Amino acid sequence: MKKVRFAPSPTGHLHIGGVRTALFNYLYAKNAAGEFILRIEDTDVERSSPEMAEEISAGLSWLGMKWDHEPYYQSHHFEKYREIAFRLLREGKAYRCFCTPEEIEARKKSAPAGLFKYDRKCISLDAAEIERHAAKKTPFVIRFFIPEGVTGFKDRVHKEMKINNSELDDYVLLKSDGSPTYHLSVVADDSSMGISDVIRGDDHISNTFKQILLFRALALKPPKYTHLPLIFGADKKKLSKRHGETSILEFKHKGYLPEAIITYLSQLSWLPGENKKIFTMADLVQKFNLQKLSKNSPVFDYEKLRFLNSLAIRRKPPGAIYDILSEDKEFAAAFSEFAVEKKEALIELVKPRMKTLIEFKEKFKNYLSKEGPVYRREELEKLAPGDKSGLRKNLGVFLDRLSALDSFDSAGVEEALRSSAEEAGVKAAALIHPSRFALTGETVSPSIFEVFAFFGKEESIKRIKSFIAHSG
RNA sequence: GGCCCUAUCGUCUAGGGGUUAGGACGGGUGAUUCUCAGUCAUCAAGCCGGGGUUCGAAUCCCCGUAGGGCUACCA
Repeated sequence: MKKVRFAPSPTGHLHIGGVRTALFNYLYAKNAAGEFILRIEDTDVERSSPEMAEEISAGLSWLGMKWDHEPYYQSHHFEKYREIAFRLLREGKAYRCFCTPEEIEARKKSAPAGLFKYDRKCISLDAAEIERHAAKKTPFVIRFFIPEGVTGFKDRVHKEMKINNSELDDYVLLKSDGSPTYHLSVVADDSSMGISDVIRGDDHISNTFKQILLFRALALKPPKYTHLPLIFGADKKKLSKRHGETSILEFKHKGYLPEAIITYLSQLSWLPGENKKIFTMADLVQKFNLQKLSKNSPVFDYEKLRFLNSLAIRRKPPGAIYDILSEDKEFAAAFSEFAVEKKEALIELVKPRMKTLIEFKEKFKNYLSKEGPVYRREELEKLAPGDKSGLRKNLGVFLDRLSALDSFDSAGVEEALRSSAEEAGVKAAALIHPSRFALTGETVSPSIFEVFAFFGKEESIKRIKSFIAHSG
């Protein structure tokens, strides 16, 4: 059975790049009817926080990635890692190192720039010396002994990879505080959990060699590796904060829908086959495979995400959108006096032109406030420069016809407006645009006749009167 | 610096020896219309450079160049 893990470190927000890694793991596992494990890599006691672990779970759930079993916390298994480190020590595949970080730093400085490798100063300490350190309780780390030779592995996207072991450092397995380093815990767990495939970012390629060597020293079989190209920002640098929002929760708060995000992310280094389309998680699971991964780093394109988000919004029922908007308590409270049907009608009316969910909130402010919209003077001047008396007169004619209307639907209003324009001797546009502004406070809107129908007779007339009063 | 990875329109990508190098986002133009969005039509835009191999290279090989990653008692 295929078994994969998403293994974030809870030291920061769940990053969009991490989400893409999680997604590919999830799709691969589920496509093969396998398991997707959430493993929290909290071996760095200093920097890990339970809140971040919580946020990671929340983010994955929000996007619809359900992990199998309980999340696995590495911090609960320190004893296992220690045992492995000491076993390696006994077998002569690792050694105690008493060098302090400061000493190493100093030696690094005196070495030619960038050329320092751990110099194996502690590799051949004799028993007496170790005894002396033990008596003094000198802190020590356990370093892995890198043997000579060449290490290689077959990567699903990069094919054959290999490196000369002389490039590698005798890296630390167990820190002086007794906690494991990343390499130790990752190898121990990938093995004991029975992980069949490791799918992670490109930045782990060089780590892979170190880990393969550890698997070998432990006489364990490494998993299959797939290294995904890193996502870049517009400047072709690793995607980070300064490129815009990167934490998954920020995307949520900015009004992006999960289906837009997973569709977009699935297209970074892989393509579901069709463009211009929203894919559900089930669609992606069904289509996904690791064979067609691209090797180059994609640039994160916020514009494309917005486009996909608009598609996702358009296909979502108004009730579902309303439910999401209402998760914002402040928003829900602000419009609680309006009937749900009214609010859903508004969502239906404006949703074809929404790119994110927060834009709905703007519309609510203008369309559903009791006081009516705020008429911005400079917008009004653009609409009808100079003297407004003619405008007021024409709107007056229109108002009379509206008041007399029996069926206040979009066809009826249109008929009333066009005949009013004729009567006043102006083009229909001379009434349409001011009406739009009067009703919504905006110069763009859905079809004005539908907007009238949405407001209904009473509110429409009220808003036009209010506008006339404000236009003086 | 060392090691490693990558290279098709601005962006995501298809194409893997013979193609008018295809699609999508974004951009331009036109149509629809009451504005905007949408929709439809249409246009511009690309094989990093140089050497090979070959009848023929975007495609295979080499060398440059550019970008990126790693180089922790972080993961």
